Amino acid sequence: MDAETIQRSLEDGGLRCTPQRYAVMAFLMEHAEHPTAAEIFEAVNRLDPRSSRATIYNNLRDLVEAGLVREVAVEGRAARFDAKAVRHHHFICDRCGNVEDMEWYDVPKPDADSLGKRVFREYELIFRGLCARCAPRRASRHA
Amino acid sequence: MDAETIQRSLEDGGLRCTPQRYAVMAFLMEHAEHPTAAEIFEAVNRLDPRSSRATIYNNLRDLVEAGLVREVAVEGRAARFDAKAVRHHHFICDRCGNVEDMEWYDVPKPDADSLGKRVFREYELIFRGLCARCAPRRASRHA
DNA sequence: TCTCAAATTAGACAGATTCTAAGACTTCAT
DNA sequence: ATGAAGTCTTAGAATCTGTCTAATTTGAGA
Repeated sequence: MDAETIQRSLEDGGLRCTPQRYAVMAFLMEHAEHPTAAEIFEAVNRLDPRSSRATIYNNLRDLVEAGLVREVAVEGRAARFDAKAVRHHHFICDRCGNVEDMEWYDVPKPDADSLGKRVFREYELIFRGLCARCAPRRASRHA
Repeated sequence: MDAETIQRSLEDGGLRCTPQRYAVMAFLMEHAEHPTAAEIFEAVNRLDPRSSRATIYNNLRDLVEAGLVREVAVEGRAARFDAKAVRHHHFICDRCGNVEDMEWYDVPKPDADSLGKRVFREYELIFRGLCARCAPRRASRHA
């Protein structure tokens, strides 16, 4: 991933390109496996230890607000983050909580009637089940 | 909501009908506004204070496992719970985090190809935007 | 009634995230 | 350059959500 692209996308989002912010964005663009804040903190500081935990969280919040990063809440687990540019759905594993990307396809949006006074921004489709790693041992669930 | 219905649904789910469990289930069936665990704890004990916090969490976990209650994770906020029997989608407010029900409609499921070795269990559609209460003041965001 | 598993409890604990207060860095007008 | 103002970062404390522990109570069935 080319540095200028990252810098430009930050600036397009109205964010200054600081080394710490750059590191978070670059890491997310290079790692599609939906890391948690803790994983990002560890990985970013392993390369060059100069981001505090608060800064990771601050920058993730800024990136989400700027629309450059998506946050995925998972029941009972830490949030996961995702900078993939192309639109996609998500598959969440019931057992391990991992989040995987699924190919995008449009579905009908709710009509104005059912929205009422709400302002619609976007939708996403979440699939649940067992990921490829967990599926084979699902029998052990009933052990 | 009739007491026998609640009792029966608990027993159908393989759960003993204790006063504490009953109280959680009854509260959820009577309150469709997707309360958090903390809200349930407070409300249930306001009526009749005999449930500890751990019991609320234990019972919510049991009810979710029995399929009687749905848990909705919301980014950066406490999980919300929902005992509505009829299938529905959710609308989550970007600003206040409230969860509202949206009428159900089927959408195409992912095909076997894109699932690969994953085991599909269910899907849900999540709409995001601003709820009726937050929509009018969205301008203040840029203040 | 007796027994045993299931359920409950208070409070300690843990993990995730936010807050605070201080300092460092940028920007920009002088 | 210089200084003011705002933005960013920091370490650690604090908060919030949720889980665990160990002891006790409850309840269904023998």
